[in-house]
Amino acid sequence: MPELPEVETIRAQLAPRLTGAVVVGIEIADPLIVAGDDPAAFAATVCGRTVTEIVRRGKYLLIVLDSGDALALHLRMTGRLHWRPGPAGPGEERFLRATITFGNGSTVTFGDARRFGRMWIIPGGTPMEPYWRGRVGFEPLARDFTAKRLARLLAGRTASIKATLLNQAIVAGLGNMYVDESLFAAGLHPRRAAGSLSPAEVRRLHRAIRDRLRVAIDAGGASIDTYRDGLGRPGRMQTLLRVHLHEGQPCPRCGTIIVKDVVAQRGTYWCPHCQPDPSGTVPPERSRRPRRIRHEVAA
DNA sequence: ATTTTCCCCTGCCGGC
DNA sequence: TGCCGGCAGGGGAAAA
Repeated sequence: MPELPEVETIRAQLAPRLTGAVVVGIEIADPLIVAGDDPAAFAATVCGRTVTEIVRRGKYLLIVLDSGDALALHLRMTGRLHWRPGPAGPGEERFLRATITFGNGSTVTFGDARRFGRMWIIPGGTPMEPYWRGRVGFEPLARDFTAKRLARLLAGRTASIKATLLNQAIVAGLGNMYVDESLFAAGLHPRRAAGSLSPAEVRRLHRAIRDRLRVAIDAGGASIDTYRDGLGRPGRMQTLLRVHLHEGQPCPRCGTIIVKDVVAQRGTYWCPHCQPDPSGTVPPERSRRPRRIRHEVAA
């Protein structure tokens, strides 16, 4: 799943290839992928504009245009962006949702098996701080994300540290995989209450988050499932994961068998020895919610 | 205000 | 071999 390092990898690859390029066409193969109810207006807004820069915010990518508008997109679970020097051949993108064509003949395809990904327009002049507020919090790799800042963000919270770090409004860009990896690197049990961390533990977590994200960016992201980078290639971070998806395998630090359980509604992996379960832990979730039966009434 | 639950989607996998 | 239930999970709305 694309998280901050994966989106950043794509951004860094697209930026030099698209900056200065003119959008000459956009083909929406699946209208669901365009947020809102007017894919044609979306396409019209983008066509003819020149790309001025590409910005990442959390897991969002913004292709900024010379009109001031930005083409915003989110890959969610299975979305992919693939730049090619020419058109994508038939069948090259298995779950093609949209194709953007540029003046130099290069293309970017938006593929998405699960159809959770979205594109939309952020109008020029939109004040971005209010736009993100309440939805996308601190950039974990930015200068203003200090250990002290993280401590303030966690203080008083009763939810698990796993749920808290998954909350994009608090820290932006962490997903299930990098939360697991960061908590392991910090030696923190995922069910610890976020507000129960000592100052030393917060400092360890702060360092762990930044370290794991930087390593993952250097590795070009993790291709554990469908992720490919902006050039269609897999990343290398999947070989550097220490606990995520490692259920039943020995901990790389102590050899204890890695366990998996559900925390914050997510499959969560940790080392029971390196990430001890002291008091201050939120109770384990009860059994899975029963599947709701939906009754359809004939129209 | 914070925290939890539900829903959206569909490819894939394990079980029978 | 083929069918089928269940799982995966980011984010946003709704509920608690």
